[in-house]
Amino acid sequence: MMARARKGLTERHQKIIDFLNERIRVQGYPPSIREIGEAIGVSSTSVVTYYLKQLTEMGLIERDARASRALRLSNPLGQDTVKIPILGPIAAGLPMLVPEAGVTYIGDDLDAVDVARSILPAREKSDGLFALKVKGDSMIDAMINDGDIVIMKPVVSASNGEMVAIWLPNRDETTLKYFYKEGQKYRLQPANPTMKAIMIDKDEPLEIKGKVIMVIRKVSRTI
Amino acid sequence: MMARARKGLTERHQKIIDFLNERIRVQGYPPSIREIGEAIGVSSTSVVTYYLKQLTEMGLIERDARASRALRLSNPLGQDTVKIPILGPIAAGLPMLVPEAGVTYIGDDLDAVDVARSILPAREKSDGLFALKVKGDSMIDAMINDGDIVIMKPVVSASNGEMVAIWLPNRDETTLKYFYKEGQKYRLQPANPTMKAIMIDKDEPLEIKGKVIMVIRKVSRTI
DNA sequence: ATCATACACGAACATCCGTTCTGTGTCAAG
DNA sequence: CTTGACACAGAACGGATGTTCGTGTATGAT
Repeated sequence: MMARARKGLTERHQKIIDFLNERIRVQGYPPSIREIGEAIGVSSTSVVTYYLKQLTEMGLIERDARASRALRLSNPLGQDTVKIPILGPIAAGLPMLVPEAGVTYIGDDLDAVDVARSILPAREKSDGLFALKVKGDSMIDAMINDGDIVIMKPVVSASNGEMVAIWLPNRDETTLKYFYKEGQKYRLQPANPTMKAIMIDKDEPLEIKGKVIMVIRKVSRTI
Repeated sequence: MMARARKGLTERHQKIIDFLNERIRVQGYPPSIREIGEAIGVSSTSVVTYYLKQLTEMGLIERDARASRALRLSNPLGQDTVKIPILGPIAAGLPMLVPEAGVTYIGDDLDAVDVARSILPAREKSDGLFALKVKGDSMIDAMINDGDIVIMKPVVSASNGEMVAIWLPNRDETTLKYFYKEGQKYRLQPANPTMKAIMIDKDEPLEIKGKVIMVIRKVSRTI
């Protein structure tokens, strides 16, 4: 049984997906069954239906029955953007910084930034990302300016060298620093080489809230 | 004659546009004529055709004759992004920095960044914008880091307080600074307050290449 | 050899869908 | 009042489109 294992996408499948992406991008609407057939070198509409059914079952496309061109890609390429909620200004100590898991913040008119998926680090899951608007110059040591938007990924631990938002309960302070674990201490390294690192003892409480994956600055006649 | 002046969009027109945006967004493909009719409260397909023709003439939508759902919005809402070409690294002195007017650089596979239109400064024309990838730390005085992408608008003059890319032929140097005209001198003010301004005499040559409208930094374990 | 499965063709339908034509009512200008 | 542009309805037509069914051909498993 199972003459052909789930080899994922055959060449035909890939050609269909590519064609759909192309047509939707340049024409703004999906092609018809017959147009697909022509594009992939198949003369019968039933063969196209056959493959579309498979692609639907694989979850790559979605179809609405019995309507023409009623099909969409589950993961369209190109122009797509991700809406990242701005959870609040970073300054007063990151109140309620970590979003509850599973909750969608893409609600209605909360502040949010649209970011083209293509400028996010490769295949960043983009779920759960959140953004903070930097208030004040307190982050200037991290090359981050007043008004900048930092895009963060919620994490609770970090690898050496990542820039993370760190909550220091003892100092009642949140700061963006490069994070290094060094023996019995944590070294929190500012990005600006002229400033010196903060050393934190391992038994001092320290909570990592997220890591910075991107900074966006709109320049509008500051200073 | 002309009982009704070009009042632009009537309520019907707006409802159609809104409906198209909605449907394309949630369904991934445009509605049929009859679906549009139902949505805007019109029972005859000819009336919908009637309005679609007007919208086409206004340039708001585009249609392909004689195919079902073959219609697209000229200016789709939401997901749209602007492709901004990266003209090259800023470091060696901005060679050929200013793009020739009218030339489209959105060619094929030049480096480019996609930017959601919604995060560009309000209704920035987005034509002619270009981007530079910062090489080295030479711009650190402008809070701009190695690897950052600065998005610029080509201008040849600047108002006080704008951050501009300035070419100083006498020094064979390009720099990003806040620009101020002060009497017989130009003051080029670094963003970092700890660094002092450069004063340029008015008779010293100075060429403004563009002004910074945005900075994008992908953070990926630097330092 | 036999059988199930995957892949492919083509034709037949029944709709879906866009176009077009006719007709009706309104309203303002002449 | 007449005229004509405008807004709308309704129906008819033909082409476009998705679905289904019957058929055929490899190929691997039994």
